Amino acid sequence: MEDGVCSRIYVKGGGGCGGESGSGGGGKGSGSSKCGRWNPTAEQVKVLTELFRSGLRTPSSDQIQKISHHLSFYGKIESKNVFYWFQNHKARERQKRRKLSLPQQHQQQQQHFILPTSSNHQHFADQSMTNKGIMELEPERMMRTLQLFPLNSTIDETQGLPDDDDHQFRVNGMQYEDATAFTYKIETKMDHPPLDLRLSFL
Amino acid sequence: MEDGVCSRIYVKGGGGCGGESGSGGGGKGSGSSKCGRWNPTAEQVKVLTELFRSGLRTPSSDQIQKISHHLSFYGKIESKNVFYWFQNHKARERQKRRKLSLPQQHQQQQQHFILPTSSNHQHFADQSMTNKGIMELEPERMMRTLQLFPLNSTIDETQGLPDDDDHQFRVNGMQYEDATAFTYKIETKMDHPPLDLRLSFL
DNA sequence: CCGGTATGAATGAAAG
DNA sequence: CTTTCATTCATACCGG
Repeated sequence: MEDGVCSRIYVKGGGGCGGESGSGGGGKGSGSSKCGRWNPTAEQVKVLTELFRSGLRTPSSDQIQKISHHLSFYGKIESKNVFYWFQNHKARERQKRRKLSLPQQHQQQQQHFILPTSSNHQHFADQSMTNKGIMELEPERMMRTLQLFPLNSTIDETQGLPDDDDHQFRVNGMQYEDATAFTYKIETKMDHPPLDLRLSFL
Repeated sequence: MEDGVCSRIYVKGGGGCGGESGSGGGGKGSGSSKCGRWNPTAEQVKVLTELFRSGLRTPSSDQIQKISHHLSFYGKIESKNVFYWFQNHKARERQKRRKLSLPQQHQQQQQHFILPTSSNHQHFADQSMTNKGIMELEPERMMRTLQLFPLNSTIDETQGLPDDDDHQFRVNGMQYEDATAFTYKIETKMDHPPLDLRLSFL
């Protein structure tokens, strides 16, 4: 909902969908003249998939921009499409994996939700805790302190931080500003993966 | 993909998910309003949006409680829902309105050396043409149908008043237990006055 | 046209 | 506050 994009009844913007840049006739999406939602072309999907396979899971804004720009060659695309694509792809991948990995039975949860019975968590003395306190307790038990917390998150950017599954990779540290002259890093026909094609624009 | 398995992992403490969010036809979602997560009704969203538009960004605990209580009239809702709503709305509004920076970590472009000689070719960062961040400007294509409206109020938000920015305002320590008795207008520091609906319960 | 399925988009919830 | 995770909603699309 929010500013508009709400639940059901809302007409898709008929206006300004940019022309569907033909781009190579990739089977799938190209034909969709409708402009309600992005429909990736085969090439776009290919590149995105390749990037994903390479380990990229959550591209940074900067990467998104580059990817988006690069993919725009194949057809209309926006940054948010790239963003959503990765989000969805990662999520579904995980989701699928989770379902397949526990076909046993419903892995009953063991959430860390504070239940009303054993409530003894009145430890909201710290300001950094204020927000949390609101929900863990009953709606009536909200503390009265909340205002500001100088908690300025660390702006450090430890790029090489060991994320769980986020293999932030760097393509040889290459950094091409202009993607029009992408290099064809021809794969020497490796066995397993189709390998990357020209995604060295990152 | 897989069917909509309701593999909820979280268990709400307390009364479970008894409360129906319906409340006068609100039933927003396409019916699949399970109890897993709060599904705001149109009225609730409307009020929240209105509050947001009025300048409220980070409601205090007290405010959250009041808002929550007030909105409970339209359907099941908890304090944390209000809290999260504001947080998400604020964050997404910014991410949308802000030129870049979207999901993912920081923009590591804290300091960029611009070589005086080499022209800084191609700069996506400058969306002068499209004035949109990574997430373009909202698709905002909502048809304002009278599919429903609160029966006891004249919610009318037709003015396309531009969102004010970080106008953090604070309600002076006033706290009324019951808002039905008094009608206190939230004092925002904006001058556009006419948009007081019944959110005077703050 | 109508079903199911794949997936883009949105957003609630939460972690950091 | 920022960024990620999970779930859901809405479509495009395919086979019948």
